[in-house]
Amino acid sequence: MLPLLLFGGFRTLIDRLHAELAEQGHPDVRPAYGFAMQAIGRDGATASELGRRLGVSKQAAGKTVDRLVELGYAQRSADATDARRKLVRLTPRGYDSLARSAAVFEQLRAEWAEQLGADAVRALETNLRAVVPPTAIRLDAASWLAAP
Amino acid sequence: MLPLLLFGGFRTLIDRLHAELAEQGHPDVRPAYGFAMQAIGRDGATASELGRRLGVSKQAAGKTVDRLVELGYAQRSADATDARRKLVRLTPRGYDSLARSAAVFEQLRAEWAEQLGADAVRALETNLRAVVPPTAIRLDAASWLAAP
DNA sequence: TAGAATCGACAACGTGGTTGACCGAACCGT
DNA sequence: ACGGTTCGGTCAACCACGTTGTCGATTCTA
Repeated sequence: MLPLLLFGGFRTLIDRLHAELAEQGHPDVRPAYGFAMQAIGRDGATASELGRRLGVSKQAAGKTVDRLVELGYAQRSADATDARRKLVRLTPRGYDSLARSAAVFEQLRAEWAEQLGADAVRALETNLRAVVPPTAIRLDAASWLAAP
Repeated sequence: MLPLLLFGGFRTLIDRLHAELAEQGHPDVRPAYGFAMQAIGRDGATASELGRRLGVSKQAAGKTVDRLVELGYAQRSADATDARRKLVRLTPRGYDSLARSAAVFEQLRAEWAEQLGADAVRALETNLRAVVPPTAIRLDAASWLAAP
């Protein structure tokens, strides 16, 4: 039961996030894209670096970047000092979805705090932090379940 | 951060479960198979019913049953009173993996209780139960993330 | 400067899903 | 009793997100 509750909590938050995002002009952001954009961040990253951050292969990261570029959330640009590298950076649209995601998460957390009490939410976080190894707090959610 | 913590908790439990199962003679049980076997349960189920329980199509459920049969965790048997139906039932090996899973989860929960206090774990459960809609507590974890 | 490491891309594949189509069996209203 | 609808299982084609292996081009380094 406990694992299902944890997953249910995660799922609830992510579902509500994407419902909100869809209403706010980002209907085609999927969880995997959100994680990837989070990992690209303000400074951008190469596909290889992105793969390392997400815990997936550079090829998989490259494919995700392809999708982000198709959807207009990211763009590739050549690196002036290294002809091999192509820096991936978020477009304004990408930044927008990231900012909205942060706002929605903040609001969802506030809702939980209202319902359970601020202390309870804080306790939830500190307890989970205590029991979850930091290596398990990663952004490769999508890949992990289907892993061979 | 909260969603990542929740997912991290889920992930930690599932990872440790499968590590234990692998050591106890079930190296090829994957999360999706475990969910499916849980849904089949003591009484068995048809592929269609299994699909409804897991929230996936009957075709997908059928494929999962194929795998379970290949691996020796389930078997199909004709229904005497309905020539369309093929009842899927767990083999002794399937029951064994289910029983071991329950034991491991129980032990993991005890570990958390030892580390956080029994009250904290209970609070975690009741708080999550309060904030997670029952419809989100389902066994279709694997499908949901990659959903179109 | 030669050899090793890194980057991005291509190809083939695996896994867990989806739709659509189909057939045979069961159910049900007339 | 029978004809239409529903239901169960299977086949086929496809998609999303991963994997390994390979490769050419570039950069790093001993």
